[in-house]
Amino acid sequence: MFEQLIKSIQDKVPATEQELQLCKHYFTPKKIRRKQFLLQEGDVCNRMAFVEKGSLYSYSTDAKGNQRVIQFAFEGWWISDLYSFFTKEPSSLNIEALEDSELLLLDHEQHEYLLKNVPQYETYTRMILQNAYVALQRRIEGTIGLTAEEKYSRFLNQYPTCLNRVPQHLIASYLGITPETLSRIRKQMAR
Amino acid sequence: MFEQLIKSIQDKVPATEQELQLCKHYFTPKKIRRKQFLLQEGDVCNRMAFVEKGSLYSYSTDAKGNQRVIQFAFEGWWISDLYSFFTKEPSSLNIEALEDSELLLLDHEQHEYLLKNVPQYETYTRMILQNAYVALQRRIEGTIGLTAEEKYSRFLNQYPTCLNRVPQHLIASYLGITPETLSRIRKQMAR
DNA sequence: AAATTCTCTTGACAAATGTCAACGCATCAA
DNA sequence: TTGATGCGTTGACATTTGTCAAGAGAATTT
Repeated sequence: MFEQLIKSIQDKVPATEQELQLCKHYFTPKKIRRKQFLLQEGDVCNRMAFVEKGSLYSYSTDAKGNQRVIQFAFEGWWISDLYSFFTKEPSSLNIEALEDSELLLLDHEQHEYLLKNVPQYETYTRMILQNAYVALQRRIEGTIGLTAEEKYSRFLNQYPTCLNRVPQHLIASYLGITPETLSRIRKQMAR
Repeated sequence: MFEQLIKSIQDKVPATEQELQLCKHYFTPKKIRRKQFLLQEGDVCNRMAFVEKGSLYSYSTDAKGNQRVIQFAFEGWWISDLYSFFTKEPSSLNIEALEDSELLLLDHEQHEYLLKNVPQYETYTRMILQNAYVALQRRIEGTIGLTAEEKYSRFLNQYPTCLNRVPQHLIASYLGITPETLSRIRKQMAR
């Protein structure tokens, strides 16, 4: 149940067995089924989720009722609405399971406790944030001023495994194009 | 010379006078003139810059030679290429001064030193990263699936002071639209 | 198994945005 | 002062992408 998390931590900081046990103790395992929500728009996001197994995605809904996919999360990734988590203001995001999934949850108090009592945890958190920040910046570079086809190519390069696990219309939304356009691009690229 | 930095730190963590002095000691002040580069594509980014006064922006250059503006930075903001800074790989970004500016620089060693020896500094860094991450996520929400006019309106709301200090074509690039389109949108919005 | 959703595709057309070229008006340097 | 350069605007037109509507097949539910 904790393999992915342990791997993620050891990958980034040297942690003692004791520290790992402490972490294990403070995370709450949770199973969630496909199409269930981890977070719904309007609620305060009071936890971060680490994905042990399965996949989820987050999205917001715009004025016209369109979904805008913000993030996908697979095994070994974190997902949350950090804005709401840190400010405790209601979230504008939904987080929904794409597949039946196993999560490790950490609420605000547990997070604060680990920050205070496990020095390696703050470092781990900082490194996760660094990586997440860099990934977002790359995403922006891969969104701005590119054609739909270029965006899709870059996406394929960066997340080749996504294709099999994520419905195409969600990828389209993630890229900021319509499902029809994506369908046509794929047809065109097939040559 | 350190007002903005002190303000930024005190805003986020309780710091003693001694800790502040230590920070001051490890930052390197630097003046940079309009149009000078803090970082050039191909070089490794070995420092983070805090803006005490003035403004800068970062951009990458795409295959067709177009600038893509990644970030603006004004007084009280940080700017760097964190990807290059952390991995020590050559950067794909340029960072250039928009106005004559005063910066406080921190290289990799100085950063590591402060992380190790000033506990509050790691917390400060984490909070800066959190905020930067949230800001990037909002930017993505404000980029995907919006019309050019909506993007510009959101930009104006979020950074109203930018207008006077940043050339219009850089704002266009930041929004991922052409200068001509931005010009037309402004004309249309003027009514 | 039948019915109901989902998901993806396709076509015809509309709307948004980009491209290219020209021009005016500042600013700056010689 | 005189060029030269950078920035913003405008027009005509091309291209890309979105919208709407229909349908086919797969997956899910009853």
